[in-house]
Amino acid sequence: MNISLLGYAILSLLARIPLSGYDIAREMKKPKSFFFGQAQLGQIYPELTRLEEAELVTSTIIEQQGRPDKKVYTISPTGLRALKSWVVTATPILETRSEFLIKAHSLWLADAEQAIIQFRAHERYHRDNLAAYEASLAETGELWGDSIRLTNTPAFGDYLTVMRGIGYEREYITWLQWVIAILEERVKQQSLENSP
Amino acid sequence: MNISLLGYAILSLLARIPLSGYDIAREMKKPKSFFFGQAQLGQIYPELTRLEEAELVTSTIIEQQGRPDKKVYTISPTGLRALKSWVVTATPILETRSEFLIKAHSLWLADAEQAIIQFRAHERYHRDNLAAYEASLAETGELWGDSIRLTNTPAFGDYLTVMRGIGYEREYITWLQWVIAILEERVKQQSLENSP
DNA sequence: TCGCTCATGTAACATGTTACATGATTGG
DNA sequence: CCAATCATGTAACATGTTACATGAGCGA
Repeated sequence: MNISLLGYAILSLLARIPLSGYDIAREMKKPKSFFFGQAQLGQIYPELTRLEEAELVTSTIIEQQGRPDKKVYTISPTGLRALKSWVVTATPILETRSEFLIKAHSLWLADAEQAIIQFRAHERYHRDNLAAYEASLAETGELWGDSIRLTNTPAFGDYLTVMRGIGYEREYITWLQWVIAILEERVKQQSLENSP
Repeated sequence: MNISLLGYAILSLLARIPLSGYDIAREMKKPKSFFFGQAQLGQIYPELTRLEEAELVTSTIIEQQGRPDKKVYTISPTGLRALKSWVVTATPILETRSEFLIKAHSLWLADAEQAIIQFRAHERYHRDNLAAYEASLAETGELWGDSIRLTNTPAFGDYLTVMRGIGYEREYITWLQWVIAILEERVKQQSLENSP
């Protein structure tokens, strides 16, 4: 039985706390969970069924007042063992297709002013992301202080990935601003050419 | 007729120079083309057929000596128009699933020494990437100098994306080293606990 | 009352990967 | 001689997205 990446992603959440399919989707939608790539419910439910068939998770129906029943999944000892060994295996590197960078690569074909609009929109988005990650870091900082570096709790995992998110977004924003500056140069140059 | 992201990726290469399906795959495998995500030939050939049916590209069979014939595709005026308008459209943001970061997120479950091995391997890989991008930048620097900022040639697109690659890899390496330092702290702490 | 959140699930569709089929040339 | 590169294509399979089906409760 081979477990898909989504399967491991789900196991890694269930290793922290039992969750329903709906909970898992909500968890993956949080800004600080950027690296999960928000999976759709249409993929999560069948995957949970497969994980249960493989006896990596177990489920219990929980009745709720005023809300539909939920099926809460718990990781099994086998599931936890599988996850633990996977965590320290080699990671195949597969570069993913980036729509925005494919566009940047074709920016020699574009009007500079139109391109600036798209870059500014992108910058706004990444600034929002950065703010969310920084808020998340501040939260764990208050709770844990420096002791986070030595604890064996889920918060340590969050600390590592949130720091990666912050570094990533800062660097991305720097690059976006650098491109915008070049595009602005081009707009100036264009207006000089058109009115000599 | 709606064009897939791979379709646009192919058009963006053909806007620079005519290529065969095999050429396109080779082009996408180059380090500096990291953002294309290396598509497999099994996906490229059918996609080229679709692009040709939609009259966005045309093909010619080229006979070669000592090598199999190749089918070279050229972008059509319609294809170029489609590409140009796509380049300045809004980009939907979809965070992709990152296997390595999902592992980092579960690092609280792992043995620090085993984790260090994986992080070092990852660091090596990203160092190699960085070196390749830097070489690519040096090349365009020699050919173009500062004039690259104002040209409307494909080299401008390369300049933008390679700079992004360099920034990305540097930041990634910084983060990997930061994590390794924390993990080394943990190994020290562990040995203290085991021999008091 | 309309739309949103909660909650699970299936089906259709789009995209991406791996394997198979074919075959010549070149380099170790 | 064996493996790799060049070259195109199909088929099977895995993964991911969107739409559909169902239905209660809550707030504007």
